[in-house]
Amino acid sequence: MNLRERKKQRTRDALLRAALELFATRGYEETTVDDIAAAVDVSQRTFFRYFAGKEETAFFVPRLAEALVVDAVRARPPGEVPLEALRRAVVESWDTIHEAVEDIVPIDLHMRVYRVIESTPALLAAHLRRAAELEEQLAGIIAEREGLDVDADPRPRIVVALFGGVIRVTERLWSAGDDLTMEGLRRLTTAYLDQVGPALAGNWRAEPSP
Amino acid sequence: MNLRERKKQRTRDALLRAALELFATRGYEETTVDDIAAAVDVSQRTFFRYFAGKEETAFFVPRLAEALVVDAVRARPPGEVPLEALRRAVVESWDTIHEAVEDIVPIDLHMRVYRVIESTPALLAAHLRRAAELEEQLAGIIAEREGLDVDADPRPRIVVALFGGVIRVTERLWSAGDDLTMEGLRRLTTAYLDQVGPALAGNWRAEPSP
DNA sequence: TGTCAATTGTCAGCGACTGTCACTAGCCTC
DNA sequence: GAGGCTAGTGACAGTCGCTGACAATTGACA
Repeated sequence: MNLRERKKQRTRDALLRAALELFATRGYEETTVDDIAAAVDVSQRTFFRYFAGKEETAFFVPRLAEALVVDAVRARPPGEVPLEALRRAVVESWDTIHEAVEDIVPIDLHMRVYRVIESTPALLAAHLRRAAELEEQLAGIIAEREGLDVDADPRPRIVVALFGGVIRVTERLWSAGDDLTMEGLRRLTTAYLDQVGPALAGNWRAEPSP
Repeated sequence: MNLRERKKQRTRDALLRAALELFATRGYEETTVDDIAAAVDVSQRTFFRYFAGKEETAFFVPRLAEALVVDAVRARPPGEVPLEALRRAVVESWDTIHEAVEDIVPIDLHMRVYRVIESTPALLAAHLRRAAELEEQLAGIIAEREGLDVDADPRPRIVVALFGGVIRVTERLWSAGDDLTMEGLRRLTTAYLDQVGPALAGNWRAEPSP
């Protein structure tokens, strides 16, 4: 790797860290691109040569996580029923994600940024759009697994929408609570996924949930 | 109603129409606030006195529709199972929505704008965030119906997330297709909702869907 | 070492907003 | 019906995100 390349990598990293650190401490809207550039001592123009926009820095880590989830779903054995494949893929990929994130940014910083994402309207909106794109991708993968045409059969998109909905609910509750550990997220998510059946099937009043 | 009040109402309406018309023909990003203000012959500053932002004009009609859906869910007889209540509320409120929209903006214009919303990344993101807020509200209503605590019992949020997910899928498919009628949306949505059970239950390969 | 190409800074400009302030037009009272 | 009062408006200046253009710099490679 060149000196030039290394230098680029360093500024990129520095910009990303500075941005996330500022978002986490001061807030997203309260941080200007000039602030980020100044923290790394480059011009504002240079920031925009590395990142398409302020938003892109906030979603750098989530983007990585999404890619890992997609891989994990692809790697699931074809014997599993779709919902099961999705569930195992996500729950099991969290460990991988944890490690991969640490290589880029302290996991603690990432979690503080994640809270900012969930509580900043502009970022939350962007997050949900990304999630929608991810769901579309997953629906395609599920359809392929089952040998179906996504556009002809509604079921792949339905399962993924259901699954994605539950994941988003648990992500939100998790980020709003105090237990910001991976273990806490895993517990919450599996508990919610276990309730999918009961939520659809039964008479709630007759059978209260734990 | 005052002359003053009437005048205000007229500028508000004119701004809204001008904005939607421009969005539908030229596109959202291609329309500047100056364009909208110029079309009504007021200053840009005045536009911002009527609307919090360009985005707000695009979501004026959807906001109305959401309010009607909430009302419709509240009005459902308590005997219905949650998913059934949601389904009937939404499907039946479309007629009400149709009328209410016509009072403000030609329904045809609204539909063209809706297409723009679904195909403009910034607007789609905002739309999804609004949908998330609506889901949170509906979860509260459902929980109340069933006499549950939303934060203690996962099921209200799960059903609503599932339902919302299916609705969003069908909205997207509908807006991307050619049949932009209410009837088309109703058919598509009911067909998809009918597939929720099969999507979760069965072995897809053994029982292909229609 | 000198040339070439990649990286960067500077500057100018657009579009969405916001605050400020003077001005105008409708309202209300005498 | 003239006057003052105030809500509504326009004009102006400024912030912030972002982009294009051009010149200056810095590493790469012969």
